[in-house]
Amino acid sequence: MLSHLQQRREKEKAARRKTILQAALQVFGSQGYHGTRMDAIAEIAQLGKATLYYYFKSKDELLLAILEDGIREFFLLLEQAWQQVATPLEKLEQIPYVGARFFSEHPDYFKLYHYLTAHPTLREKALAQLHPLIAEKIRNIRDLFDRAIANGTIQPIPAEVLTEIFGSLIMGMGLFTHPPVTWEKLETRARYIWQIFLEGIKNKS
Amino acid sequence: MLSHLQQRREKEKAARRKTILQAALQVFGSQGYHGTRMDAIAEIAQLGKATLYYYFKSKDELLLAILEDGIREFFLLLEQAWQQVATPLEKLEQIPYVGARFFSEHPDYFKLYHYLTAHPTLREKALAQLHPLIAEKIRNIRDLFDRAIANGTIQPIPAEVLTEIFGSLIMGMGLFTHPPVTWEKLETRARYIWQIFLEGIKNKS
Amino acid sequence: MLSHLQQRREKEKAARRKTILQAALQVFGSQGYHGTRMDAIAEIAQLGKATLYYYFKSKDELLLAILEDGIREFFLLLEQAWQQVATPLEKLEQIPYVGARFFSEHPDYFKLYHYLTAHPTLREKALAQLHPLIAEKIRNIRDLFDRAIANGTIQPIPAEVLTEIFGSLIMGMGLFTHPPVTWEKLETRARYIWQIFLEGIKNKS
Amino acid sequence: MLSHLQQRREKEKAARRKTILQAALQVFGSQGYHGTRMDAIAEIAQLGKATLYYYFKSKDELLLAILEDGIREFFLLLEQAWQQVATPLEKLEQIPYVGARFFSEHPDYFKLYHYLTAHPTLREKALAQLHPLIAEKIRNIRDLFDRAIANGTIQPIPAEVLTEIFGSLIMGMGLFTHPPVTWEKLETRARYIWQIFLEGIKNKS
DNA sequence: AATGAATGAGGATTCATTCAT
DNA sequence: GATGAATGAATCCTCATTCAT
Repeated sequence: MLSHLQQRREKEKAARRKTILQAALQVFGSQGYHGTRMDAIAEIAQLGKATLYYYFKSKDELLLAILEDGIREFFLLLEQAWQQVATPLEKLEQIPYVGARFFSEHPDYFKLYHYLTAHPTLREKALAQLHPLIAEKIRNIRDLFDRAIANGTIQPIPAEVLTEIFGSLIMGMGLFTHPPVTWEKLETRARYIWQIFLEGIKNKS
Repeated sequence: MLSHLQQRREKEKAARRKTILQAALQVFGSQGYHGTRMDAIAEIAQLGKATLYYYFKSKDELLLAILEDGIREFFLLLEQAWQQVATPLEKLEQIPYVGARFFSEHPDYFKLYHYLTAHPTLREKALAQLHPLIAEKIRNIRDLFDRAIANGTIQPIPAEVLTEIFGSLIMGMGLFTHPPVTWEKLETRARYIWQIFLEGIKNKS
Repeated sequence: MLSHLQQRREKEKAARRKTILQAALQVFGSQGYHGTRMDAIAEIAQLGKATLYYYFKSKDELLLAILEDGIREFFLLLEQAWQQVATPLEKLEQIPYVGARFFSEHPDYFKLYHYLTAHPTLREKALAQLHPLIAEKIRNIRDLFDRAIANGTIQPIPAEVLTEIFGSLIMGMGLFTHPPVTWEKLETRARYIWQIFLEGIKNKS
Repeated sequence: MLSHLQQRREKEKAARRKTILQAALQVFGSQGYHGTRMDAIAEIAQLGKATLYYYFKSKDELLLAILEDGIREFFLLLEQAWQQVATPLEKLEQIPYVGARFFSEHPDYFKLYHYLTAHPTLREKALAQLHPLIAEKIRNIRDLFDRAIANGTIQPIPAEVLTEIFGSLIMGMGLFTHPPVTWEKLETRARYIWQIFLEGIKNKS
């Protein structure tokens, strides 16, 4: 059992950790990973630079922690949305909307994700650590496609391919949306994505 | 009029330039922009480091030159494909195929492009220089959508949106294709992309 | 007069101090002074890092305390050995043996001593603090040489020089002994040192 | 065959290398390895800090290069001295004198050597690189003892032990000489060392 | 035209030490 | 008396870029 002191400490530590993560996301997002200096993060977090290292082993680790948090939050939102609906297609439909919402709230996460994609060394590291987290979620989505194929609502296109194509539509919101990026624009985009994609894959027979 | 000597010199210079670009693409592709040191490029090109600066003003310029080359080649391939077909939809159909072919031949170009997207500072510079090159092409594609809408073959979805969505499907080939990336896989992907997208947007009335 | 409680506390405090000194010696010995982090000492001592600072003002002080302890112990052993014998030469003879024994038991002390010798900044500090402790002992040894010269048993070589030369023979056990360093080897070394040194300085007339 | 340009460059490079080594030795000697900042060396050498890294891979490498140079020079002096004399004992006799001369000219080398002795991590690295250089020389010296034993001029004490003891007498000049260290004092010390050591080991039968 | 050599500007990381509890 | 948390100061090393030849 933890003493009151210990409890308070844990809470404060978690809060401080969050502070750092937010400051870091802000700078990473606007300056890119390599353009970000630890000094800048420390300053925004109003902490000593060494404190960052007390909470995170390195700049890399900090980035990874941010990404992990983001991924967790995205899928948490998705799970919540999924609880309101039942069929595979309805669940798939949630994805672009949750994506739009997440992106409008945390545009930096997308940038960071793409940054990784293009930075092989970081990417290796990140994938090794984040993959376990992502892999299962992706598998779940692929299963939704499989079930929709099985119950005849969509055409028998390999679920793997559908997942990849759908994924690029979602992530594309972060890459190919002409600025300024507003919630309205994103919501419209989500609607069109689903409309086109659904029409494109559904079974007409 | 140039003398023979001058002609030879020009040719050699162009060849050397190409050598450097190839070496740079190789390293940029495997290490990312920031992971690439000019030393590494010079070594692969078998040239002195200072020589790189004789041909390119800076590391940025080198990257930009590579991207510009890639973009030119991509749209050259596209123009050639377009000469074989007539209708807007047929022309749009070429895009995923040309994309697949280009990506299978130069996978690194996509990564570099994404790198840019995620790196704010570079992005500014790149857009300023590459945008004139790309903007017109993008406009051409948007026009194809507009014409297809006008002649009633596809639904009246804003061409802007269609272009962005189509773009993310094409670029997604480079991002969300499960390795190993083979030509077969890419061709299949292109076919599915077009099948789904076309079915999703075409006018059924 | 101290109460029982106070007595116990003092004892515990002394024990804790000893724990820290031992942990520190262990790390200093294997990693060198600069290779040693206070964290490492705290971990081995199973104490919080800040606790070290409750007992010792600084890393330097800790090192100095260790050295002081070592020096005290060495000369304590030497005094004990000296109580068994009477003449100056017999007393000098004890030195290599006590040295061998001390080194076989605490090999790290020698290394630390040399470390100091070679590190100008620390050296200043250490000499200022340790010199009073050592100087008298060294003087005693030099006096032994003087007395041996006076009573005609050894040649009239300046005692200062003899002390320095003898000193390097003793300290050399810690520096120039081919590993593995065993007690047997050290004892043999001590015997040879004395044999050669004595034969080299004794008066033959 | 090298062009004039290449020859000049090589010469200049060697000179610059020497400049750096001298500057480094000066600072290492007065501040100790850990007390030395690369900045300080660069400043004394009147070169940019990065230039040091153009010539030496790291601070460690620089230290090692210095030690290697010192060792080479010491043994070069010794070889020269050995060419003037013939018997093993005469050759051994040269060692303290060469040592005294070397130490009076380059007192810092000794300090650095002792520094290493006490810094396990550096030491490992240094020994791995320097040992090949030293080992043969030490073996030569041990052989001199063996030959002197074989021809009956000194007592049959194991050459290994003699080498170690003699070594500590030599290195002790650098450690246990009361400042100020003058050439006179060192020469006297060398004479006494040889006198005592020779008298202590020579065969009287 | 080509390049070996030189470097300034910069940035991540470490660690002894302090302080509030 | 004990310590978890916080940090300032320090320093090695990297790398794009320049310049003399």
